[in-house]
Formats: sequence, structure tokens, C-alpha cells
Amino acid sequence: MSLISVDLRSRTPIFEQIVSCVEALVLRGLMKPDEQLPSVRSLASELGINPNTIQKAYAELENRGIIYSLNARGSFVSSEIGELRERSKAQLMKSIKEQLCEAEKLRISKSDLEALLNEVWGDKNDTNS
Amino acid sequence: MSLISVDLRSRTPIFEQIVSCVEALVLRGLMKPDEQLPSVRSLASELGINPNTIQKAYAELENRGIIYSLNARGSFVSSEIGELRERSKAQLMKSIKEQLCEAEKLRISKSDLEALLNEVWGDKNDTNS
DNA sequence: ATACTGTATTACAGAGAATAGTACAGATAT
DNA sequence: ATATCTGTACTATTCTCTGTAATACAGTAT
Repeated sequence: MSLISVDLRSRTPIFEQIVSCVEALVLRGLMKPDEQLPSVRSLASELGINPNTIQKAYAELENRGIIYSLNARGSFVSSEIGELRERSKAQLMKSIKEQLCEAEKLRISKSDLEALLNEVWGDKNDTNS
Repeated sequence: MSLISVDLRSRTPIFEQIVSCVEALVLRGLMKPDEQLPSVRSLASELGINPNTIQKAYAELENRGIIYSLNARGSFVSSEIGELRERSKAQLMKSIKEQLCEAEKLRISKSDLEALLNEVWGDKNDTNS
């Protein structure tokens, strides 16, 4: 059984869900570089959807540099994902900043956000930087 | 000229942009309770789009309790927005929390987020709570 | 050889968004 | 009262996107 799942009742397109799902798995390190992905047909039958939808998702993932496909071999996680991870971190930081700006405009208190921060990170010390 | 604007080249539906835009204006307090909104037809001609699109957006806004419409009178910002603001605050907090969880999974350091927090709130003291 | 891989192509159906046009009823200003 | 503005309702049409369907081709592994 694969880690990839979709919600067929969601309004967001299936192929887009697959792209986001695989992207998250790769960026979080839950799928290792050069690890093989399920084939177009097997994943399609497993999820109960059309192979063309999987193909569309894989094509998009390859276009984003997250996976690479070898003809008649299969599809694999990119060998180099360090750069990709850095880029996605930057994008996430930008997105969070926008939401924080929105929060500030709604007059949410700074201490509320600090509490949220502590809640997510728990009591873990900051081992970075 | 109204505060409402849309990006016709965006992939997100025009009516949805209008809903989000008005919602933000109201929740941020940039439009006061009982303030009159531009009429369906005037806003349509101003933005260069079809009146039906505006009507669709206004109907959705009324459905959300953000505005109310009086037949032959016009559309107005809801008189009571306190409850709405609290609800939207809670939703934003939930959304931020999800993104913070994602950031934690990508191993973004806690101090980076704290820096972002200070950047947005500046040196302002927390006057709330 | 057989079965599996990715890839390409064409056609079709359905949903959603947006436009276009028209019409009705109520309120307002003159 | 007349003209004009308001919201509302309805139908039809066009366009795009999504997803399905049915093939077909070429390369790899066993």
C-alpha cells in the first residue's frame, strides 16, 4: 500500500491532490531520493481512478523537479532535493508572513501567536542556527 | 472609486475574489457597519464585468452574514460584525497553526518564526489580553 | 516472448464560471 | 405620476478545466 491518498469528494482536482501529496512526502523526507514511485497504472487502479490522471500528476511533478521518469523503468524521487526543500521553505515562510500580517490587521494579539508557536514546537529547544 | 478590486487574469473566480475582498474590508473594519456597498450595476460597470457576477458575490456575502440587501434600497455591511470577526479570527488561527505544523515538519527553526513574528508586529507592545 | 514501464494522441462528458439578455417589483427623487 | 435607481430572478450560451475512455507506441526486465 502506498502513502499516496486522495479525497475523491473534494473539490480540488485529483491530479492536484496527488501532486501536493507527493510533494509533501518528498520535502518532508518521507520518501527518499531515487526511491521508486508506484507506476502510473498500479496507482490508478489502487486509487480507483483513471491512469491518465496519474500521468498528468506525474508530469507536473517532473516539471517541478520533484521526480524524474525513465521510459519503461518507472518514476523516481529526484536525487537532489536539497535545493527544492530550501525553495519550499522560503515559500512557506512567505505564506506564513502573509497570514501573520492578516492576523495583525485583525488585531490578534502577539502573545496569542507566541502561544501557538510554543504549542507546535512544544518545549523543544531550538537546535538550529 | 470603490475599495473593491479584482484581478481578471487570476485563475480564482471573479465572484470569489469579490467575496474575499469585501469580507476582508469588513472584518478589518475598513468598511463600517451599515455602510452602503456599491450597487450591483455600478460595481459591474466599474470593474468591467457582468452584473450577474456581482450579484452572485453579493448573494454569497449575504449568505455568510457579512452584508444584507434591501430590495430596491441597496446592499449594506452587516450591523453586527463582532461575532463574525471572532469567528474569522479563530479560523485564521487554525490556518496559521496548520502552516506552523508544516513548517515544523520541514524543520524550520523556531527562532526563524519568532523573528518573523517580531518583524510583523514590530516593536509594538502587546496591548491585548 | 511476455509483461511491465512511461508516453502520446484523440475523443467525449460533466461541472463550473462568466456572459448576455430580459424581466419583475419596490423605493426614491423630481 | 414619471423616470430612474435598486435588488432579484430566470434562461440560454460560451468557454475552460477536469476527468474518463480507448488506443497505440517504444523501451526494459524476466
